[in-house]
Order: sequence, then C-alpha cells, then structure tokens
Amino acid sequence: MSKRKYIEVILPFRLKGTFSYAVPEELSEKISIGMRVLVPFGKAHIYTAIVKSFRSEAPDFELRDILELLDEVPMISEKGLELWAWIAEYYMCSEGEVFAAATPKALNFSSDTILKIKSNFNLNLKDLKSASQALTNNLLQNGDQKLKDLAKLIGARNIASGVKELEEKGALESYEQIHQIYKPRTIKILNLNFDPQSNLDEKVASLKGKKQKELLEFLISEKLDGAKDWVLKDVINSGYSRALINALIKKEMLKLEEVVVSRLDQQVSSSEIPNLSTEQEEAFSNIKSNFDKKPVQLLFGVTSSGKTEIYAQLIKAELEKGKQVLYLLPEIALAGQLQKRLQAYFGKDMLVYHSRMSNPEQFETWQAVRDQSAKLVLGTRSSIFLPFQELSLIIVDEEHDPSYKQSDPAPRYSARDLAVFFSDFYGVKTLLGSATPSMESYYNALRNKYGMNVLTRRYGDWKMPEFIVDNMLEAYRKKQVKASFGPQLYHGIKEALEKNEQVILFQNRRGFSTHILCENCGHIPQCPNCDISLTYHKFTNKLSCHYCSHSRRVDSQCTKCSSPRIKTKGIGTEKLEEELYLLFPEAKLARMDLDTTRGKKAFQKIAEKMESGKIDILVGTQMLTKGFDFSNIGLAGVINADNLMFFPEFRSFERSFQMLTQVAGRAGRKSNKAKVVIQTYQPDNDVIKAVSARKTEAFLKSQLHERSSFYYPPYSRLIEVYVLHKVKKKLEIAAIELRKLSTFEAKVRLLGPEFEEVQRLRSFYRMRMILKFPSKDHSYVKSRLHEVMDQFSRTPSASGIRFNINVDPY
DNA sequence: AGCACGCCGACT
DNA sequence: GTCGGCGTGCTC
Repeated sequence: MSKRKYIEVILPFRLKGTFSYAVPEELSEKISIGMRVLVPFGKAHIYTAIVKSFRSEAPDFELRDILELLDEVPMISEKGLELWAWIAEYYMCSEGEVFAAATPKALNFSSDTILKIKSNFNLNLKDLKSASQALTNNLLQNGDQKLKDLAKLIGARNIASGVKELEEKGALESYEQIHQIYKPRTIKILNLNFDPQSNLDEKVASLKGKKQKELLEFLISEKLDGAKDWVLKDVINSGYSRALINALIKKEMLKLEEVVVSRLDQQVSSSEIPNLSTEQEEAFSNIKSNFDKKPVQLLFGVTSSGKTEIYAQLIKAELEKGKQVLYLLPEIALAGQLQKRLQAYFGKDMLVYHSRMSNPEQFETWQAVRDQSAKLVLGTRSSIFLPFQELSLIIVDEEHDPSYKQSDPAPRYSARDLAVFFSDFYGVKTLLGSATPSMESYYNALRNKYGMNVLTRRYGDWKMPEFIVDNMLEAYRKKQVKASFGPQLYHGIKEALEKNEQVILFQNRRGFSTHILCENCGHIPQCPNCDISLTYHKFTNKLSCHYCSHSRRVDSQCTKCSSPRIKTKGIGTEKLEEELYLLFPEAKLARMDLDTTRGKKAFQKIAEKMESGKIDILVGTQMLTKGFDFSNIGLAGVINADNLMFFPEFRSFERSFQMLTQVAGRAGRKSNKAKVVIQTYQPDNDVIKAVSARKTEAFLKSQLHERSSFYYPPYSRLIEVYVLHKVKKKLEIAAIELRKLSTFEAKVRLLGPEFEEVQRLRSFYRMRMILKFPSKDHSYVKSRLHEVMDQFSRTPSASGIRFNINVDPY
C-alpha cells in the first residue's frame, strides 16, 4: 500500500513561497516533480499549479487534496525549476510570477465560478432583496453566467449579498468551470467508402438523384487521377451542398472523418543559404573557433554587413548535429523579411514564437519545441522559456535593444542576460549580435569575458551613406525652415523624389501634436490618471494619453475659460505627414507608428507597399529603426535628434546613438549616394558627431569613460525601487521613512527616492530609489533590501504603499 | 489572483 | 442609522 503523499506547489501569482496539498492515493504513484496539478485555492477557484517538491509529513493544519493530475510526464524538468527559482531570486519576484510568464496560457489555466438558478426554483421575486432580484432576473433571462461577469454588471457587493440570500433559500447553485482547455484544431476529411476500381457502374447506377450521381462520378474520376481524399470544405465550396454529401454518407458511399491538424505555420524550405563573402566566411569560422574558447561571443558588425547569412550558417551547423537553436529578436512584427529568409532556408524545422500569437498556437509551438519537431525557433523575449531539449546555440540579434527587458509585470527579466546566463547554466553557446552593441556587452568583450568578432564592411560593397547635420538654430536664423524641415532635409527630400528614391523620416513622437494649448488662458489638457499632457490625434479627433489608455474627444473650446482659441503644439508623426502633404503634394505618403500598425497585418502591409514602391515618403517612430530593410531608400531623415538625446537617464546618449545609427543604416543599401540628414540644435554634440563620423567604437569608449566616472553600469549594478501611492502626501512621507531605514554598507550608493519625470501614472504617484553597487555584492544588496522593506512594512507610513522592483534596469 | 473582512464617509 | 467605498490580510 502506498503512503499518502504531500506536495509543495507553485501557484502562478505574486505569492511568497509554496503551498502544501495532499495527494489522493490513486494519484500518488503517478505524481512527480514538475507536473501540473489542479488545486482548489482560496474560496472556490481552481488553479493550475506546479509540483515543486514533496514533503514528508503533513503540517499541523488540515491540507486540501489536489483535484487532478494534469500531466503524465513533467511539464518542466528539475533543472527548469531550478532556473525559475534562480530567476525569482535574481529579479526579486515570486516563483509564481516566473511560472506565469514562462508558460503559455493554455498550460496554465484557472476556473470561473458559474451561477445557476436551480430548476425547481419557485420563489416569489418580491420577497427578495433588490440585489437578489437583479441577479435572479439576469440568470433567468440569460441562463448560467460567470460570477465575475455578473459582478461587473451588478456590482461586487450586490452579487455577494444576492448569492448569499439565494443560496440560503435554496434557489441558486454555483459550480466551477475550467476555461481555456486546449482543443486541437480538426478538419473534416471526405473519402470514398469503397474501392473506386470495383463495380463502379453498379454503385453509380444505384443512385437516383442527378446531383448525387454527378458528385460521385466527379469524386471517382478525381480518385482515379490520384486524389487521396478531400477536405470537406473544399468540396462544399466547389458547389456540392452539405445536404447532398450527407445523403451519400447515409448511403455509405462516402465517409467523413475528423483529422487533427496543426495550427502552426510550417513552411517548406525553398532555398539554400547563399555563399558567404570572404569577410563573412572569415567571421563565420572565427566565431566557430572562438566558441571553443568562450561560450559567449559578440558579433559587432555594421548595419547591412550580412550578419543574417552568418547566423544561418551557424544555425545550420547546429541543426546538422541534431541540436536546437533559439534565435531571439526584439519584436516579431518587425521581422518580416528575416522570417521569410530563415523560413526559406530552414523550412519546417523552424517555428516562430511570440506573445501576440493565440493561446493554442503558443501551446502547439511549446509542444513542438519539447518533442523536438521544431529545431529552430525565431522568437521574442518570452521564447527564452521554451522547453528546449537539445539547445546548443542562442542568437540574440540586435542585442542592444531595450525590448529584451520586460519592464512592466514581474518578472522584470532580460532575455539577453538570461541567454548569457544560459551559457553557463545549460552549457549553450550564446551569440550577441549588433551594429551598435550595448555598453554592457561591449565592456564585457573588451575585458575578455565575451569573445569579440567584428565585421566592418557592408555586404556586397554597398556604400555607406553621406551624413549631413543640419544646424536648425542657424537655419531658423536665416529663415530657411519650411514647417519642420531645414534646408538640407527639404532639398534632400526633393532630390530623392526627383530621382525616384524613397525617403524615410524619423520622428520619435506619434500623434498630431504633443499637446494642445489654449492661447487665451494657457490651459493644457492633462490626463486624469497621469501627470502628463494629452496628445492630440487629428485623424481620430481625440486627445489620448500615451502612458495609460485614457482617451477622449477634443473640446471645441477651452474647458477652463471657454475660449475657442485652441492651438496645437509640438510635432508628432501625424502633423509631419500633413506638412509633407502641403510641401510635396505629389508624393505618396505613409505613416508608421503604433496608431497605424495596431492591426495584425498592418505592419506587413506597409512593408509590402514600401517594397513595391507604392510609398515615396514614410514617416514613423522607433519602428522605422528596427529591421526595416529596403533597397531603394535614398534618404533617411531625423526630424529632431535633440529630443532623443536629452532625457534624464544615464543611458540617453547610448540610446540615441543606437537609434540614430540604426536610422542611418536604413539608407543607401543599393544606391550609392544615399543621404542621412540629422536635424539638431546641437551640431557639436558628441553623439551627433560620433554617428555622422561612424566612430562607433570611439563613442563606446568615451561613454565607458563617462560611465566609469559617474559609477554607472557596466561599472556598477543598479536596482530600482519604485514606491507607489495614490496620495501624493502619503507617498512623500513614506519616501522619507524608507530613506531613513535604507542603511546599507558604504559600497552601496543610494539615489532618491525622488519623484519620476511623470509624477503620476495610472493614478499612482511614483517615486524611485536607485541602488548602485559593485556587481559582486548583488546578493548582499538584495537580502538587505528585503530586510529594509520588511522593516518599512511594519511602520505606519507603509499603509497603501506598493513596491515595484526592477533589477538591472535598461 | 480573488475574496472576506473591517474600517470610514454619504445617503435612504 | 445603513450602504458602499477601499485598504489589509489570507489563501495550503
């Protein structure tokens, strides 16, 4: 007889520690660490949890039983659980939050409470409280409902009292319904139910219906021509009704079966990886041999130096050894061309993974990675958690990109840093690639922690573009500015249009104007939830907040003084588009920013239009700078480089350098006289100079010097502690208290807590405290920080305070 | 996460 | 005096 088992499980929330459950005897033989279980938690709900460990004894309180064992094979290995624990510890969050982030939703579902009026219901509505009446009416009218939907409709409090009364009177029952159960996609397949070679005529002749005869003859002839079977839908679409087909099925002449099909977009490989150029070949073999010395390699190659083909060759080499490869990139929407190329090379071995895929798609990809039918995954940061069995290489393309860091919900992890960690943890090779490496990676390469590989020439000898810096201050003084365009940019655009070349213009603000202003009283409409002015969007005629989702109609007159004298201020992409329309009425314009690329295929459509030359001038935000490769761009323009460079963050120069270099990289791929025009009020700024002189390494080195003197990463580590409260005054008091308690050893430097640039965000006031410390003291600082927060939580000022912690912010 | 409890202000 | 708001603490 098997002994009763007790387990510790991880629940997918922000909860410290694990929870214990008892395992019913019939499951105790089958259960093991890493399997998923369904457990009741809290009042009624059911959640998916992961078995983390067994416990030998029951605690001194009654344990609840697990409800179900969901896996026959562990969903995650013990090594994987070890990784989750490491991430939770390192990024200061719960293992549950890691669990939630690391698994597709389809693997990690919960239940809803459904309310149902009992069939023997015979109460007099008038005898009930009003809340119960509302509840009963709704349930009688609409049938069984989810508790949470009703709560939204009637109000949480009403629901609670209504449910209570009705349950007491025996008129209501509730049950838990588990949602998001994964269902494989199926299609219906039609086939002949007899051998088409034998007694054909007899079969057909036995049919009376003319249409039936026609269909059967048609199918038989197709079969004899080699058709295997038919998708039911196709047969219906070709003009034979379902009723007709059903009739033949009933006569047992046709048969219908349901077949499970994949939802995944697996392509057939269609081309070979092109031969590498001499320089590429050299880089390729260098990287390969460098990997024998160091598991992390940096590939530092100018834009369009042909990194993709090098990656492809490296991937091919791993796949031939039966290994798996993960190719990380910042955003999948921007990877159209890359995806097509890799799919052409690797075909069905390759899958794509990102968080915007549907739940079942994510799940099927997860499965394919686990059973190794997917060898190569092209994915965004969350794919770092896929269950690879034979992973041997991770490529982190555009490794400097901030999208690799998850900043909003915990775990605030960096997929790039985890990829580096994996080199040690899983013994994989990690290749970091960029034309503008992050300071951290460059520094690590300089001090030989990573290997360094450099590509200095553009592939196929494409020329570097000509850089022009337009001093806007001077241009204004000489009255040479038309709308947002200085003389260089204006003439550049004109020239490019005349030569039939395309133009891309980069402006880091979407919307029409940054804000609107009443010229009478000076009032600027603000977001009610955030400390920020609302952005005017002309196309939708709305004012919207770019920090929260608030949006409202534009007032025709000032809300303060009722004056109609309202002016738009500051330039967004929308305004730019309008200015271009007035200046270059002949040109075909398009805009690419969050507003125009919301839809699933919007980005692809713009890219296709660009490719086929249906766009002359493309205006856009950040998106333009990422992986947008076209062959006919004669001019890349930056409307205002200054608002990139001057924001109060130690990384602002690094970021603006990266952005400007990437914009510039979009220009002049085939045409040899491509131009890059950067408009600025500070032409002598180091960033501008370094970008236009293409002195990337010199820039990185000078920045390293700066970082070193101000003790910023990579010379120190940072932890940001965000302190939040709805009431400004209470936050200020708490901040003083927190600062008082924050005593650390001298090697830790403290900044703040100070108000953020945007003081209030989504109706919370926010202050930030920064801890700067030597890398080796990471664990000391974290354990001390835990103590400080513990201590703080016991003070009166802690009431209503929320903390968000961001380790290694970037 | 989601729920119950308990404390405050504004109304039948 | 009660309803409803939200902050706090707990869930194996």
